[in-house]
Amino acid sequence: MSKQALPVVGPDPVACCPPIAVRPMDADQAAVVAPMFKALGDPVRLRLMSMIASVPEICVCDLTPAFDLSGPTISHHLKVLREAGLVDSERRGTWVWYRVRPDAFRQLGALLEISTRDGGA
Amino acid sequence: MSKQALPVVGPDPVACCPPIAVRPMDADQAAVVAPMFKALGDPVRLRLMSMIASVPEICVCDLTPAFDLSGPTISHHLKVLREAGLVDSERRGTWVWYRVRPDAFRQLGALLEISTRDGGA
DNA sequence: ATGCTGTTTTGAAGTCTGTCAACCTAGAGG
DNA sequence: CCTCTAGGTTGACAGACTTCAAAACAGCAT
Repeated sequence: MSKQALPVVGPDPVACCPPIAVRPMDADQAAVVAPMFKALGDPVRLRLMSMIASVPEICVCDLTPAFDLSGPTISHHLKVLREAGLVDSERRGTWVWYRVRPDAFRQLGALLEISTRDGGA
Repeated sequence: MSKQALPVVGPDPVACCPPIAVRPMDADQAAVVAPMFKALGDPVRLRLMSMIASVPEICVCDLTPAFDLSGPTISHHLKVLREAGLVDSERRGTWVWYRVRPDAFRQLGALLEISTRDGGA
């Protein structure tokens, strides 16, 4: 029963996207996935993503002091991560908490899985 | 003995970089890795990377016709992938062949591995 | 040598990105 | 109501990115 109805909230990572080393990616799929990689393509955002992914959730007030950047700049980078679908945010009282979106994260990981095509290349 | 002297051609993917969901990434590491993600953050380059990674090696002459872009533009994108350390190129006679760099590819995959920290978040 | 084909480099135009200052909004607490 | 703090939004600017045309380079074949 539990296998019959998969919890497909978004597209299933693997079913939708075999690793890029297995089959050439078509233009449509690339247009969807590239923005996710792009979001991770900035050192600040990569660190933000890592800080968020390393804990169940984290407050912006704990993210900002880790950088020599203004609040608006951090806010901007968080927005990019949010719009790429990599993280979610939720206001609880005074503070805003960020959380990784595991499905998106898994999808990216699946795309970079090494091909089992051979043992050499 | 075999464990004592690791074949460290480049930095060992896993030893150097635990998944970003395990431990926050420091600024130095982010500065090294972000350009790789950035290189994959363009739809054209993502497709190029996928085409290259799907086969042992591939000629530029087989890459260019897959896009509605000029030769120089494709060449530029290939250069970005090359300088990010994701692919290698080799001229053989008239044509230039591109090949994925498995170590870099593995490193990126390892970074996106899902944390085994828990089953919930 | 001369030409032909495949690939890269150079130069330039237009667009996008990262950053901050200034301002605005949401909630807590008088 | 007002004030204070935490975050986000807007506007602006310097620098980077994508793209192409033109030129340069590399190798094969007359």
